[in-house]
Amino acid sequence: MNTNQEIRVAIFEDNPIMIDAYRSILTGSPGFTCTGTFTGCNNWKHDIEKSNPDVVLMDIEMTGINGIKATGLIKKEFPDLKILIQTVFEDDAKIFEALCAGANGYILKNTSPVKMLEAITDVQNGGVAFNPNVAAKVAKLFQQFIAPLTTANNYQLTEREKEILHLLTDGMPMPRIAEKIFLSYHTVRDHVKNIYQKLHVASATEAVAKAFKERLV
Amino acid sequence: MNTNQEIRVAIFEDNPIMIDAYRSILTGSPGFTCTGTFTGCNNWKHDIEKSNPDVVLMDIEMTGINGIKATGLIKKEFPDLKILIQTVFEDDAKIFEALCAGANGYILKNTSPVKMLEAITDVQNGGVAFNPNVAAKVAKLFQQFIAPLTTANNYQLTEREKEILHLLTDGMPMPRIAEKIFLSYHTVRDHVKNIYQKLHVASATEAVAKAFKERLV
DNA sequence: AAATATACCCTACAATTGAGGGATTGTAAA
DNA sequence: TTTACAATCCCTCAATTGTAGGGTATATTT
Repeated sequence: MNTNQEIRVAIFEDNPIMIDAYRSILTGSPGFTCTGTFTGCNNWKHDIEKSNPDVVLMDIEMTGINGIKATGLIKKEFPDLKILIQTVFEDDAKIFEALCAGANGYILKNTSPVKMLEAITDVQNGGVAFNPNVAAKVAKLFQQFIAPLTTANNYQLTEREKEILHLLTDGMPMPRIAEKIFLSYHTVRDHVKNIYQKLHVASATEAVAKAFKERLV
Repeated sequence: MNTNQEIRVAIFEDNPIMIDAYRSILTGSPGFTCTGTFTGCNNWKHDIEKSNPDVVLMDIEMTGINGIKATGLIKKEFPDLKILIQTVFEDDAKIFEALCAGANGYILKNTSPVKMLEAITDVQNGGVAFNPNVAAKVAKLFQQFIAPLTTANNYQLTEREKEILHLLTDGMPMPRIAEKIFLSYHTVRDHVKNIYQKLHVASATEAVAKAFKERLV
């Protein structure tokens, strides 16, 4: 990031009309500079080093390296550079991938210029910018992935049983478990037997599988 | 949701000064109505039925039922009601819990009135509202929790090995696997041996555990 | 007082698994 | 063409696991 107060923005976008539009918005707004426009990501490293932006406006739908893949690559090389995905795509998969790639924001192409400049400022200040409906999808994804992970089914395992099941899920064989928790090997096996009964399984692998699938661990 | 164009907002907040501030903002802004203010969530069901809001402004730090727990309860009873968490807390855990509880937004108390009304409008329209720095935390949580789950480590398992690993993760013992995929018992064991080598593990439970932890299945 | 749940320990046997060894075939890369 | 590898099959031996019984001790509930 450079020191003066202008936010330096580079644009990766393969549609010349959009590039012109973005550049007009940026150059017409005090506090923003367009430091470069590029129609593809094949020379991303060179382009970024040359134009030295604070924020990159990244299109997804480009020939060659697509914007999401480029985001991942750029973030690996320039972790502090802010990347704002700007796209017409609004599907979960794209948003998901963009987030995983480390994007600092995801805004749609129908976003107003004012909102776009706001988003650029936000990401420049360390925030993350989502359109409200993109944010809704992020929240949905979050709930989809995380919520089921936290609704632990209850098989009424005792503390000991949970402890031993946990060690089993680490792949520890029963003799080792016995040593570790200072119990007789036989006792550990008793507990394992009880675990199998309560989980309705018949082997350690099954128990471990069930434990993971139903988030007991 | 009601049919006229006014957005009906109910406030749950235990600080009377904040209540007044919020109510002033709402009543002073065309398009918004404050339908009720409540200092706690103990009668949330009654309060919501009585005030019939489209959007609830929900404080977290309240005596009795806290705002996040209340959000979960309310969402279960009134799934379409939008809940906008408004709080001074900005820590990951709170944001995490709020998202899991089904909140439609999470904005900080230092948010400007304009932004607050914008957020209310956004959630009313089906969006989700985050402050940029909250969004940053959401993205971080996302990357922390989800990205590792999807970056399937590649241990260069062959198709056969993947197939057998998958059956192992179902808890199937090797003799059954052999029957199922019409292979000799010995062959299955050979494949399992190779899987152990590639995964750097020494038992079926370990392999299954690793498979789940690293999303190989 | 009896029943229940939990935790603990042990024996014995059969099945399964882990770790060696070795072999053949076909296919793809060097 | 040789090499490498995936995939298949086979064997042995020791360790681990699954199953079925036998117990004791303690705390809680009925």
